[in-house]
Amino acid sequence: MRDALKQSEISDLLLEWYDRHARSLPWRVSPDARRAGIRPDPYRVWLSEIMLQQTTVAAVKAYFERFTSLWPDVTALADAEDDMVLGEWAGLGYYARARNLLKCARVIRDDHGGRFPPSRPELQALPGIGPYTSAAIAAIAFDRAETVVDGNVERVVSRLFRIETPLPAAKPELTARAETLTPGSRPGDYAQAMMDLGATVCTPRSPACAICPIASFCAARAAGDQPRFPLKAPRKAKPTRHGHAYVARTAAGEWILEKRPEKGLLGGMLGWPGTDWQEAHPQRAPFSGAWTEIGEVRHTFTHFHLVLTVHAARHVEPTEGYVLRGDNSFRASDLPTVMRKAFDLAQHFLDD
DNA sequence: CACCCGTGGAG
DNA sequence: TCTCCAAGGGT
Repeated sequence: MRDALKQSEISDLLLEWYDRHARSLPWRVSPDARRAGIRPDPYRVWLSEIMLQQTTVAAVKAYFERFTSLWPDVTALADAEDDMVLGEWAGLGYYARARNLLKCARVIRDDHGGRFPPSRPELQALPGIGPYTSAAIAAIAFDRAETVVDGNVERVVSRLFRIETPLPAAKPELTARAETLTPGSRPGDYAQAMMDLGATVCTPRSPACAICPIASFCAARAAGDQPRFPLKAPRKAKPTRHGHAYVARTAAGEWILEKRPEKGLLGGMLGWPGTDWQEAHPQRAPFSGAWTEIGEVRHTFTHFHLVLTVHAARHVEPTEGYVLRGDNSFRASDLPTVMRKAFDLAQHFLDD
């Protein structure tokens, strides 16, 4: 009885705080509008949630505006060409998200009549939608009483209950604790309130406990060691890999690119021909040309550092299997960032 | 469960 | 320069 009272008190305080401090975001319906009966478009909720996976709000905004402008609804996106969507996703990272985005849109179009299902199990059966995203869409778009557990919620809950177990082992416990807090009313706003609190108040380094609406309930705050949470397992060191990339144009002025394999790093994206990226790095051009070594590009991926030696040449005739693009169809913005860096370096040389 | 999968900003 | 990490999911 005491616990139930405490839980509803916490969710009430969070909702009151959210009513006053909710961030205004392109995919969000304000708490005022939400209580007036307006629900966000499930398509926009879904798209934003996919983009926001391990990605900052600041980075997502422009991509979200661009995508919703090009493809206003899920059917339009489902009908789009793969290369177009991947090109627009370029620079945002985690490219499997873009491939799964298209798969999901087409399942919605073909098997669900163009509408997102409202239940969490049905949502989680869709490509690219896991435990977090299914709960987020169900709660935010359909006001289902589902509990979202993202990095923000993990941090807030681990501090609130002062959970000593390190992540990722603590995930089940954190989820169970979070579920006890989810209210039956306004679960969508509550989910967003938890995440806003984690993003703006209960931050990783210097949490602003002085302005936190639930500080009086926080066990870590009481103990004075709140920045210590959540505990995390030590991470592995990143090795450095090396490779060579070859940036060239044909005599007709077309850029010589290749489409990377669908699976794996930068899967399905355009890139410059080159060697594998491993510890050993033999310099071997994919086709003959008057290559000039331009310099190095450094780039860090999720689990390794890359040093890429960039070569350039003009008037090259490639062998079969490459993607040729003239200046009217080539956009550096279609390239993943490491490939765009190589282009920036080589362009300076090739323009001379 | 462990590993793979990007990027850019903050401190 | 370097570490951390941001609305995780797939395998």
